[in-house]
Amino acid sequence: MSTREKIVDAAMTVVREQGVGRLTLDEAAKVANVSKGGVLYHFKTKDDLVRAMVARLIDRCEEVSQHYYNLEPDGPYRWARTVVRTCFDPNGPASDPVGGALMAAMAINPDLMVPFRTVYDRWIERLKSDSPDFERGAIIAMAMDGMCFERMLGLNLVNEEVAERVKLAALALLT
Amino acid sequence: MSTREKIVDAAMTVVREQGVGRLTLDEAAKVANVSKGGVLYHFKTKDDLVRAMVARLIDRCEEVSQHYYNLEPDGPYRWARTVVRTCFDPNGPASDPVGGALMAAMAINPDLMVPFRTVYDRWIERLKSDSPDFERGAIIAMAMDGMCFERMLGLNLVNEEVAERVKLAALALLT
Amino acid sequence: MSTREKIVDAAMTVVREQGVGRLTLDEAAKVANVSKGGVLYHFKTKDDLVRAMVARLIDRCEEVSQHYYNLEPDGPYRWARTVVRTCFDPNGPASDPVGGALMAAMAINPDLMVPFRTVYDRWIERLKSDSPDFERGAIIAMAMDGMCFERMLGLNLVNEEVAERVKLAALALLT
Amino acid sequence: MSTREKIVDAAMTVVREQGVGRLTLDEAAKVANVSKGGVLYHFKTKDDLVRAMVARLIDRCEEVSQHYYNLEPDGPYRWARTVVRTCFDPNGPASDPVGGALMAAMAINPDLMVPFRTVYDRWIERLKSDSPDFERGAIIAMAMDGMCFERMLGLNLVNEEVAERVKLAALALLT
DNA sequence: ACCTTCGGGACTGCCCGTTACT
DNA sequence: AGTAACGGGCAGTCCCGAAGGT
Repeated sequence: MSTREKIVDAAMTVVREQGVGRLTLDEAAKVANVSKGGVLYHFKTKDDLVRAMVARLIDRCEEVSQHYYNLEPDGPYRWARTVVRTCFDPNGPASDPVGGALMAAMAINPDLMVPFRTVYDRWIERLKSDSPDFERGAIIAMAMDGMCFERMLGLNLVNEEVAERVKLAALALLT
Repeated sequence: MSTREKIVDAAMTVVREQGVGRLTLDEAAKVANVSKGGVLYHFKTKDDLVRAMVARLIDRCEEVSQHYYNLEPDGPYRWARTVVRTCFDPNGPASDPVGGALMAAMAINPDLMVPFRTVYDRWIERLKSDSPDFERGAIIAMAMDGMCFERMLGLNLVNEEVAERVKLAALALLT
Repeated sequence: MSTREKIVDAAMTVVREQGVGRLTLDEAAKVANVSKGGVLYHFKTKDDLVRAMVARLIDRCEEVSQHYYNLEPDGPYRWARTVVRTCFDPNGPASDPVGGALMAAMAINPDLMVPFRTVYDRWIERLKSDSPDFERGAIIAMAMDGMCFERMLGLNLVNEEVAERVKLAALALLT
Repeated sequence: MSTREKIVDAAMTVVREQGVGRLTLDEAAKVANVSKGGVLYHFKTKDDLVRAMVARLIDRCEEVSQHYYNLEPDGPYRWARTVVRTCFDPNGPASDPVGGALMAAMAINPDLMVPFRTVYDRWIERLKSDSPDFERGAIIAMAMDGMCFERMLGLNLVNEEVAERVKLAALALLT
């Protein structure tokens, strides 16, 4: 794996295990087993590194949701149903605390949110494209987002057992 | 107003106008028109200050949601409907970017989330108490949370005009 | 007991239990169960407080050594012998870590050593007054001082069992 | 000379000329003609710097006492006599006020004493190895220590003229 | 006699990014 | 492509002492 990738991985790990506050160039370098100079060679600035992390997160989201979209039968609310499936995938990015950590990182420097906003708009467009009742689709999508955020913050509205029921209830609203 | 309150206010303002990254003791002191020594007298540490901010946010939430609960006619999903009303109140805490900023602050030091988790559990209990179909109530509540978080992050799933329609759609699901 | 005394006591305790670095007006106040304002009323400045601590230490030394001097039979090296007895008194000030802590405090602000230097000169005079061979007396006295300092620093040249033998050897040199 | 050494030198100078209380990272950096960032690169914390100073002091002691040991004729009390010679060397570490300052620094953070205790134990072993009467050797060694400490604290039991006589008296007790 | 509040200054430690070198 | 050393800035904390009340 390229050094560049190794560094992004390391940064992810740091955030996951120690929190955003501990994400420093030195720490990322140490975990990646590279000198700080090495990090600075690949990422001119810390923001650059965070940008790369955001980009990777986005890619991962696209990838997984594309996967579920393909599995999902065609018909109304296909994208909304995809969102539900994606959010409940235990291996998906929605379950990765890195997401929340990145949100925090971005909250610190709001500019880093820009690329995320772009893909977010794309998701909305998709929702609109196949939702007979957009408000209905939007509510479900927002509920999924809310669930993700809550997971990131350690808040658990639903435990594992009722999660399945919530998933079914959400899908039931999309038929 | 007491100096202590003035300082918390100032901290809120700083976060609102400059972002979490700019929340520093010096800055809060400057805005509150108090010396840093004064701040440190009231809050031994920065975490103390953030804790106070969280506490105030919680109080505000309780207050507003209590207000809407009283206005809401009795019947099924009364608490869920209250959540919807509260989230759409343009003057409520849900519309205050301070909320999102605090989320970020807490993401940095996860311990500060503890008091919030407590009240969150209480909200869940309330939801359970009057929701004939808990999954339904939970989905709506999570959707409201998701909307709040998105607002905090500058993501707007719905603009002002459709917001009203979403609100009605949400309430329609709670009858 | 007077508040003033309580404060000095508290300061002593703080130094004993937490080290010189932890001796602050606030801490002393807390331990003495008095507000800082109370402390500042009795001691205009922190140096004042330290001065009082030094004064008390000196008083204690004088008291104990006077006690042993009275017990000690008259004859050559009576004062030197008194020094030995005093240093080996397990309850004497020489065994109190406060002594070493004060040394450190004084090393920080050398001016606070002045009163101590005065009494130190008096002790030398006493030694001179009844030592047939002053060098002999001085060596023994310095050895006792060295032992005290070492105890303060946690260095133990001699453990308890040989301490007695050292004491006897020292006294044997003073006959 | 390496920057690292320059910094330790500077710290020594600061302590010697301004006292422990004035030893700050900034001051050491200034005297060493290095930025604070540079200092922090070599010494993660202030304790680290002090540790380095202690280590250097110990090295110096070993060096000088080894020197005198080689000059000292073989026979009983050879190590005790070495201690006496070392303590009276006007250029030796025993005459360097840095010693007292370091003691103070260590009194503030007792952990920094640990390496010193180790070498201290070694000195005791040496004393034991060639002292026909250990108590005698110990008393002389403690007297030398006491003299050093007193010099550090600005207490002068003996002025220059009698110092020589004390030295001879000490050596006379070691034959 | 004693307390609460606050001002102001100083120090530690952290962390980003530059430079010179390889 | 990668490193070690270093610069500079600043946030967080601590702590002394002043001011004015009770």
